[in-house]
Amino acid sequence: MSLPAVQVSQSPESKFREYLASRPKPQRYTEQQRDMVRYIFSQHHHFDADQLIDRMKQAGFRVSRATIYRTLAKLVDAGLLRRLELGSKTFYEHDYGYPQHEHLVCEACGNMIEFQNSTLETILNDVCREHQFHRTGHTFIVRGTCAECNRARVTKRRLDMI
Amino acid sequence: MSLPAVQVSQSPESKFREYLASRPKPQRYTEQQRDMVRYIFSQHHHFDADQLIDRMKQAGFRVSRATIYRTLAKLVDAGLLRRLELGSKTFYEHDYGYPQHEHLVCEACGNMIEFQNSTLETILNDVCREHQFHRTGHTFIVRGTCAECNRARVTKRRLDMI
DNA sequence: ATTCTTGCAAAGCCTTTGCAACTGC
DNA sequence: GCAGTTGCAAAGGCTTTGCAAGAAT
Repeated sequence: MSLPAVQVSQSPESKFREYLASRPKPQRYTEQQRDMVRYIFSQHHHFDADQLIDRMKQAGFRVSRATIYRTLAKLVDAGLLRRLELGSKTFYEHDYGYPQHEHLVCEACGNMIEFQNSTLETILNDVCREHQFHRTGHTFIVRGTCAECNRARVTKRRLDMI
Repeated sequence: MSLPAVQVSQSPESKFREYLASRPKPQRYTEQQRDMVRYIFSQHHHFDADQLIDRMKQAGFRVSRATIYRTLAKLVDAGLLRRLELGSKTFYEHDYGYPQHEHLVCEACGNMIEFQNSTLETILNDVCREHQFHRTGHTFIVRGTCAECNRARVTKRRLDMI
């Protein structure tokens, strides 16, 4: 993990069960959902639906594409996962047990660097107060090239000059 | 316009022609492209591909869907338009002749409020320096409900209580 | 004349959905 | 047993693309 975890009182699994039980029409906790929650929270990665499907299949789980999509939506709604829109792609990351943060996304290698910034909160508050805007969420993504890819580029440029 | 325009030396049209001419393989300036540039810069709206197609057809222009998509990509590349990813939808807005800004997006009425904040630039610089990240762009979108929709909600809540 | 652009329709990509079989509770 | 869930395959949005006809330089 790139950032320190946040102390939480329940496991993601029990938090999800609580969510399901508290719905207007109580929802069921199935084998597929359990496998998904456990698998997703057994590692700390950004992932998209397709990657999750592939990796879970490789890991020997039996979950259909439709169920992956349906359950991801529930996990987001339950506050376990956060949706991350990157260009035209949708990624997911842990929300429960993980602090608020933003992303630097390297366009060369695809790596996502997480960062926290306390001033951002101040800006958000100021701007929203000024516009009497009631905020419920935000997206802050910085695109560019990471340190490693930058080095690679500079090296390549030097080589090109020879 | 919600923000003051930036002084620019050329018209969007000539800036675009310059871009086309400067390509490795010079590209052509067509009637459809001219109509699109003129139409888009004759008003200051956020729009998506579909809206543009509909509105241009209504305005009596003849441009195919494929050409709209192909030309929008060129306009973004030329620095005339900025792409705005909102959830799963892609919007476009003026870039050339318009200052850097961020958005508050009302999830109730869909309205986009533009704002500027100088501290944001500082944060970006600090964070990128710290991570030796070379930034090329960013997305900052705040979701919530605007002042007007907030009032409507409060009113509705009051009425519900009667 | 050459080469790029257009328009059409087909294909792609990702995501959602209808429906019968299935399974938590 | 009832109501919600699954898996499949089909359908949906939105965007891209192959290709023949057309237009810019």
